[in-house]
Formats: sequence, C-alpha cells, structure tokens
Amino acid sequence: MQSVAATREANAGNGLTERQGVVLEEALRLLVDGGEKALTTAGVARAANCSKESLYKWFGDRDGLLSAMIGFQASKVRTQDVAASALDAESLSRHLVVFAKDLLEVLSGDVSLALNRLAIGQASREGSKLGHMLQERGRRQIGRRAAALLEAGRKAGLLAFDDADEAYGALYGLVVSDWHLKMLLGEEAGEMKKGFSRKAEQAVSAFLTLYGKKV
Amino acid sequence: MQSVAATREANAGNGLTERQGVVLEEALRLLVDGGEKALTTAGVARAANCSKESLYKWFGDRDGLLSAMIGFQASKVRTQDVAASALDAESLSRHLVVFAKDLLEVLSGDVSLALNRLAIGQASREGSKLGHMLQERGRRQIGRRAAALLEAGRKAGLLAFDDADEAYGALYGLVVSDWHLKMLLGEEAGEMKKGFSRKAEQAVSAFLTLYGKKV
DNA sequence: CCATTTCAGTACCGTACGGTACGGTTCGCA
DNA sequence: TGCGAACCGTACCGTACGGTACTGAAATGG
Repeated sequence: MQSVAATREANAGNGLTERQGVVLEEALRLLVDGGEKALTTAGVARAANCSKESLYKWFGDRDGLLSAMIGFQASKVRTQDVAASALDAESLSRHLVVFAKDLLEVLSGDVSLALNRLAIGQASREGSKLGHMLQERGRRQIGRRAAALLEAGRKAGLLAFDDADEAYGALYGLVVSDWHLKMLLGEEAGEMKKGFSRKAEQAVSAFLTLYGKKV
Repeated sequence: MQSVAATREANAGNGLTERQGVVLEEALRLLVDGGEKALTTAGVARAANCSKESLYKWFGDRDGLLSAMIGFQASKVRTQDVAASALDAESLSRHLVVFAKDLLEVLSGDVSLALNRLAIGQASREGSKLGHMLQERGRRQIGRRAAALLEAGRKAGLLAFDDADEAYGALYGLVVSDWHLKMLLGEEAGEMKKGFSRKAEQAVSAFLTLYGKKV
C-alpha cells in the first residue's frame, strides 16, 4: 500500500487532481484483484464512488484510463541513484546484489505483474501503445540505474566491458532468467520470493565472473 | 506454415480428427492476426467454415477451444534429442549455439508469442490453467533438451555444475535476457531477428566461461 | 442569496459476444 | 431406397460492456 505522500508525489508531474489519483488507485486495485476482465468502467466508477461520466471526462475513454494507470503507477516508483564515489570490489558487489534484489522485488509485485499482463494482452492490436509506455517509463528507469552502477564500476576499474547494453543484458538475464515469464503466466509468486536473496547473490557472482576485472 | 504431415502428426496423440486440426489451425491464425479479441467463436466458425454448434460439440466451450489450441500447437513442436556421443569442447559449443538459436527462434515465433499473450491475459483469473499448460507442454520440452545437452557435457567432462537447473537458468537468462518480454509487449520482432546469431554465440561463450571446465 | 460549475447516481442505447436451437444437406450403411 | 449420424449455416437469446444523456445535490463564487 502506498502512502498519501507517494500518491501526491505521483500526481505532481501528471496534471492529475488528488481525486483522480484516488480513482486510479482504485482502478489498479481492481486490475490486480481481477485482471483486465474486472476492469470495467462501471466497476471503476462503483469502486471509486464516482460517475462514469466523470471517468470519460477525465480520461477520454477506456484506453485513456489504462494509459493513465500506467503513467500513474510508473510515477510512483522512484529509483534512487547510488553514490558513485568510494567504490571498491566489495561495495560494488553489495550494490549489485541490492540492485538484483530490487529488480526481482519490482518484477514480482502485484501491480507490476498486473500492468504487464494488461499491456501484453493489448499488444496484439493498436500498435502496442501501452507496451511502449510500460517499457519507456518502467524498464527504462531501472535500466538507467543499472547503467549508472555499471559505468561507475568501470570507471573505478572494477568492471571490464565494451558494450554497456550487452553487460546489462547479461546481468538482467542472470538475475531474472525465466522467473518473470513464469510469474506472468500465473505461477504463485509467494512461494518463490523467499529464494530471491540467494538467487540475486548467485547472479551477481556469475556476473562478476564474466565482467569483473581480474585482480 | 506447417506441413500437412506435421498437422497429421499433431493430431495423432490428441484424439483429434483431421477436420478439427484444420479448425484449430484456422483459430491459431486468427489469434496471431488479431489477438484474443479477434478469437470469437463466430469468427472461428466463419474462418474454418464450420458451425458454432460443432465447435461446442468438439471443444466444450471457449476455454476448451483455447486449451485445445495450446495442446495442438505444442504437439507440433518436436525437439529432436542430440546424440550424446562423441562430444568434445568444440562440438558442445556448437550444439549449445544451435540450441540457443532455436530457443530464440521459437520464442520469437508468431504463434508462440500469440499463445503466450493469450495465457498471460488469462492468468489473473481461473487459476491460470492455460499458463500451466503452456509451461508444461512448451517450456518443459525445450528444457529437457537443454538438460540432456548439459548432462552430456558434464558426463564428457566439459562442463562443471552442481545444480543442473541453476546452470540451465543461467544459460536461458544469458540467451533470452529481456528479449522475450520485449517481444511480448509488442516490440517489432522482425528487426531483432537478424541479431539472434551473434546474440546466441555471445551467450554461449559467456555460459562456457561460467560453467565450462577449465582446460 | 442566487448563479454557475462539478459531479454522483442512474437510466439508457447500441453492439458484440458466448452459448443454444433448428432447418437443410451430405454421406455412410444396411 | 430408406435411415441415421454428422455437420453447415443461420437465426436466436441473454448478458455485459463501452459510451452517452439526464437529474439532482453539493460546492463555489460573487
């Protein structure tokens, strides 16, 4: 559950009133609980105690509501950059493990899974507008954090790679493997969460074997 | 496009008549072209020149049709096991690269993407029956092929790992990274296919760095 | 105190879908 | 030739959704 402060923060850059934010929050809850099928305009209006007419005035149509939900959720996730100074082998490894755990935590969150399912379901038609949006505002964020971390590692002489994207791809693959897809397909996420720590450490260890500068 | 022989093969183990196979083929085409929204019972009946009544007689209801489509498609993908004999470092690497390319090729196929989107869209409700089915009959197949290959490599003294699943997870992650998700979200697959070869070789090279036995 | 705006609540409309029922046709079979 | 099963094509039904229109109440502002 997000705090009121986080919600207000999320509204700031999006031209959303507080009331609209509450409505979007309720819409997200409906989506998480029942999937896209449960996300009807009437259902959102009932759950949020607002009228359908207001929904259409604020968001245009159903697709506008979906876009607003993605933008709203994305703007709530803030990824703090790590201080690049004073990086040694041990602290780099620790930062990478934290990053890996955060990545797994984010990807396994209810809201993230629900929104990804929604965007994937809509990807077939209409140019996959939601998919691009999710990618741009979600993945890009965490990708930048990783890129900064990797770049700092290279600057400090701890990592060796030519193509940062390639290195990030390897890190991402080692960390996530096919867990994301399994969760998207409905595998119970609760059971696997307890293995995240060990998995993150193993992945980082492997990544450092590949890209860590030999001492 | 699949051959008639492949279709007949697919029908063999499923108790499906040839006619029903043709209908499922048409249903898959509809799903690929227009997504789940386009997969209506009336649409399938019209495209396959059969009656809705026959659809319900053969498959029970719409969910039964979806299950049949997944089972039908899965039974068409046959993964030939590799001869485990005469494995040296060079041939193991070659086999791994072939496996990696095949994996990327399968995951980027229209039908695979459409079925994964379908199962993911239905994952929220109803216990994710389709998701389990897709995982069991699709991923399990290629997973066994990889497991056999890895085991053969270990038997030949070329690979070193304790946990085969962990090694396979690393291989899968290095090969696929986040490409699958990007394609599921609608990223144009045509553009990226040309990079598959290079990507497969890089991934295998990295995998061998991690799990290859030092000479 | 009144005028204007905003919005909840509801009723309504058109459409499209899942599922069923029925008439007509083909085909196998005795 | 007659019979029955399978099946196509279509019409039909109930429902649910997206979107619009209307009404009345609360708030806002001079």
